[in-house]
Amino acid sequence: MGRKRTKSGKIRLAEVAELAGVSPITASRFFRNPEALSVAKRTRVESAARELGYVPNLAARALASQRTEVIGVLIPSLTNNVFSDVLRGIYDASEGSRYSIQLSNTRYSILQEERLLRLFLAQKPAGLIVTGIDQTAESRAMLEAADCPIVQIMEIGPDPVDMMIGFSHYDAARAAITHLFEQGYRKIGFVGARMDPRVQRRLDGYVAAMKDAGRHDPRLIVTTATPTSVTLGGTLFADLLAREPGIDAVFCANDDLALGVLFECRRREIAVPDQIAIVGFNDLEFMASAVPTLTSVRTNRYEMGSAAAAMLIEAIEGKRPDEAVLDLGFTVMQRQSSQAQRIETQPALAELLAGSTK
Amino acid sequence: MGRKRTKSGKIRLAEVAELAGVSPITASRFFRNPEALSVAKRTRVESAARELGYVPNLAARALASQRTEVIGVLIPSLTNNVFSDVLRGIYDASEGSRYSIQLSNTRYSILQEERLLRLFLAQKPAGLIVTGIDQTAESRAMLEAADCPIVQIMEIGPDPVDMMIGFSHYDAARAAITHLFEQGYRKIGFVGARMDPRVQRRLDGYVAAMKDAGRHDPRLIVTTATPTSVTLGGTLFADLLAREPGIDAVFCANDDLALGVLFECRRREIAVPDQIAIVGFNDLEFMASAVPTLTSVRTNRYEMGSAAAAMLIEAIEGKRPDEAVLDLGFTVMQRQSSQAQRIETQPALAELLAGSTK
DNA sequence: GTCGCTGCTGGTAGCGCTGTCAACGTTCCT
DNA sequence: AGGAACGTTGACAGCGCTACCAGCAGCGAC
Repeated sequence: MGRKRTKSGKIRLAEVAELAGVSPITASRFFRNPEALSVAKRTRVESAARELGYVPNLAARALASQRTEVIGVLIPSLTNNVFSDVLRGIYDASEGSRYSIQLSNTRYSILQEERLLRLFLAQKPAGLIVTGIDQTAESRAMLEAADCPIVQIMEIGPDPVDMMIGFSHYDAARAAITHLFEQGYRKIGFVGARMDPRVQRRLDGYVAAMKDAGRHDPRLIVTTATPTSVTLGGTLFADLLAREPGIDAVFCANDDLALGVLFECRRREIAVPDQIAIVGFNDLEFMASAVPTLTSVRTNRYEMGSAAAAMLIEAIEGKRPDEAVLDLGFTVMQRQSSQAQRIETQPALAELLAGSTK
Repeated sequence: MGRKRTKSGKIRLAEVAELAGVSPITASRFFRNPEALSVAKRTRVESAARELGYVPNLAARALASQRTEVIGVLIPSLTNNVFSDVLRGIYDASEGSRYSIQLSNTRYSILQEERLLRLFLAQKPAGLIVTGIDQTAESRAMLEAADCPIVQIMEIGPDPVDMMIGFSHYDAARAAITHLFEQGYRKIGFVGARMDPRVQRRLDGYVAAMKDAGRHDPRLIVTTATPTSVTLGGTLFADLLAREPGIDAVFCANDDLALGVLFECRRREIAVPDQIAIVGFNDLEFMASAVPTLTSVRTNRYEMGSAAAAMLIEAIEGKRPDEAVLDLGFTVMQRQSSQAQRIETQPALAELLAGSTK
């Protein structure tokens, strides 16, 4: 006797097992570790499952096995282009795996992050991807106590909780400033918004490079806690100009700001790069298309996401990577907006410079 | 005797019930329907739960109750700014509710959508948000058979599966073209990429408006299946110009394309709007900041997401809305890039026109 | 006073799956 | 030949929660 079907009409593992002529537990093993079955049973279970259209009940699985097949992802913002690229990487890499993504938005608040972390951890995720290295002490403790693999993404730092994928925002900013110096610019302003920890480290890199060159001046720095936008780029640049009309270059903490600066230059009829050079950060798609094309620091956002998810899944399945910390680096994409000021810009040379990094 | 703690050291409902001096089932009721308890027990359970730091086990709940507290969301793209705004709305509106979001990316494929739908439905979601109205017949059947509320978002159409929130892309495109006609433009090109069903309907609206004016000419239309980008906007515009040098305006199926067209105009020293007007679609933030400021059709993306999630949650909890279909409309944001050609653009008037829609 | 109703509470019995362990047959080693 | 070791399989007992139904008290109606 015994019920043949669950109320909902769904096929259960028991039915599959019955059809295949094996015990339920053997059928179960087929789904979690097929290699453990003899080839004969394996094919029998497989065809039975296919025939019945069996779909496992994840809730029952999670309850019985005391763990879920959920990868929790904590990011600060859903709007920011930067994170949508990272997310795309994460989703792409997790697709086809047994794991599903559970996404939450910390809104750049480490307290919110702590709250969400507590929520996630309570459901025993298979793994966790968190943004950055600036967790609260409490969050840090929870992460360290968690019995699942964890990847910190977006930047790298000295003391990973577990694994880490990113790049040095500090070095990337330094490289951008060094590039500007090499091109002959000297009075380089900094424009930044939101000022989350990663932007802060870009600022630190900028300051270090300026100090090295003996050119550091706090008056060249304009920042705000306001969320970033193209319009804001124009506004902040206007502030900077009002304070220091003599600047010859601007390093923007992201590309939206850079685009805003470009528009503001156009509005004021300031020639780019002849009067002012512009460098952005992230290298969003439009940077190469703007007029003039805009120099930016390319970051490997999609790769960051996909590598993080791939690494995490490997670790969940017991294959931990040799290196826990992966530096994905960056590239300064030199374009027209930061071309050497003093060189006669013959078209040929200009093209050469613009294309030289690709 | 009996176990006091689960292996993992987690607090179970039974412990809470014991501390509160009630039966487990009463404690359970506190979490799903507090009004059913007497005030005395309610407070006792509440403080016991708080004291022990109880967190419900969602897997057990899902297994026992035969349903999950997951809202499935199917969108075509994670990269597109449009969807990140919608998503933000969805996440914001679901925050604080008991429901969590499960997001999947169909990559603009209705077959992929069908596959994901099957996956989602198998886990008995509490509700579902799907993009658009162009599902496969199979998907449509599954959606209609699903025993959970469903919201279709991004556009509205004649035959909702359940609920629907969006606007008419057709009408929005028509309105944009009408605006251009009103401003004196006549030979209006269309530039579109990706050509998903919603972009296709924008094209239909464009064609209808052009036909109404007796100005329709297929040679004015340039489209591609390629994913959209700023660079692509420039390329497609170049194609259009090569074919029809005499155009006096371009309607772009989205804002990225419009920005690309603007840059291409700048590259070719075509004056905007004096020689060519530009109108975009979606009204992303940068449109108001560009030089010249770019006219666009504002769509209420964030509201679409938040209203969808809010409506869905209401419906899940039994409070279905009076109207199953919600039209969130659109607004043509008139800016400099489509200012009347023939009017002497005195600064004062220009400002007036640019600001008049706000 | 009895009946039926409502409001609250508890007992029982699973939800569908997997961890654990034991048992079996086979192979390989000594 | 005997034993160990391995690979494969199944029985059993839950995982933590809730659906279902029964029971009980309190109340008003007749």
